[in-house]
Amino acid sequence: MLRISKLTDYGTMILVHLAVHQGRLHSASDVAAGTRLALPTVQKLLKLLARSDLVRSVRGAEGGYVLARGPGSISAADILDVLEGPLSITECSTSDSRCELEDGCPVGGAWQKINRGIRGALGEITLADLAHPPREFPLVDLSGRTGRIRQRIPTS
Amino acid sequence: MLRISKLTDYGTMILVHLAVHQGRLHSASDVAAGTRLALPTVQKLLKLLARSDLVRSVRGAEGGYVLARGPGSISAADILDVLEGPLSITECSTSDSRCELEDGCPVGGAWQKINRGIRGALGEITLADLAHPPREFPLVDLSGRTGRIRQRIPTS
DNA sequence: CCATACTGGACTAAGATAGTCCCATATAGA
DNA sequence: TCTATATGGGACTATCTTAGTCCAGTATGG
Ligand code: FES
Ligand code: FES
Repeated sequence: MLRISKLTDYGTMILVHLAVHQGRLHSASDVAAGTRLALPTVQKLLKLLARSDLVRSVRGAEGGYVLARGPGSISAADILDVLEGPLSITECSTSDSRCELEDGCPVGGAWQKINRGIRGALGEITLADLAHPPREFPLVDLSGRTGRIRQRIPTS
Repeated sequence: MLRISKLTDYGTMILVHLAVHQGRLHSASDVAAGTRLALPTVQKLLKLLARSDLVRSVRGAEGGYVLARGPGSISAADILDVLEGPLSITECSTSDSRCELEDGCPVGGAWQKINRGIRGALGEITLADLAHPPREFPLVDLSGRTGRIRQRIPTS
């Protein structure tokens, strides 16, 4: 349940790799070697990531990829948006395929609130956290209303 | 991202229906009519639910389905467990197909913590809440450590 | 008995996912 | 200029999952 795809997991590994070895360009081959992922998969994911504003690319010989922003300003929600698309927790609540049952369905609204809560939570977890997981993740409000951090245990 | 399947959504609608009209048996046809879902789908889902400890069934003429427990003691996590299986947020962290990369992968642990946090959150939301969504869902701790409610705005 | 209703599972069509491969384009350096 | 090294864009396929339907079996009340 609530599964993220393998590709998203791989993509996150790649981002973590870029975060840990910052300051220089990395070719797809480098990243594949560093993460032990298959090269074609890494190429595909880096292309995807480069199209977003998370990763920048330089073409040509001696080219490669870098993080476009600091690991502290890339959230798990950002990553999921890029790699899984702007999907919602329920099929019903996507923009185009709105559920024909939605009127009579009391549940849709609740799922959407839960979804917003989870997204809010993921928005507070940064790539830096993922690269060096803190013992505690921040407290998060599922209401989607006040949606604020209550407490954060210092990283490291 | 983090999508639950249509069937899970439907199943939840069915459970809500049973929760709202408690105290008597409901045949699959009744539920289909009440929820406006297709009969075969409802039959399939009720069979599934009856195999769990969320719904009880009575066979034969005048038979049907009832909630096995009060709506207040059925959580969203319970529902997802039954309808989506005991899956994890990452493919890697399932019991059988453990990721061969896990050793070198710093991300796996973090996803699993996030997963536990989300599950904890869903464990605090009951079927009663879904049937009559409160304006605010409870505060939840994503750490998976202390995993406790901090504050709960009264339902209704 | 028989109509009603659950039980178990088979089955299919459609869609999503994972993974590979190819060709075009850009650039640094010999 | 030529060439090796990169990324960019996308096609393509095999496999798995999902959604939905259907049927033969079993229990039970009247
Ligand atoms: S089934 Fe579509 S909103 Fe619930
Ligand atoms: S890729 Fe399997 S644990 Fe991260």
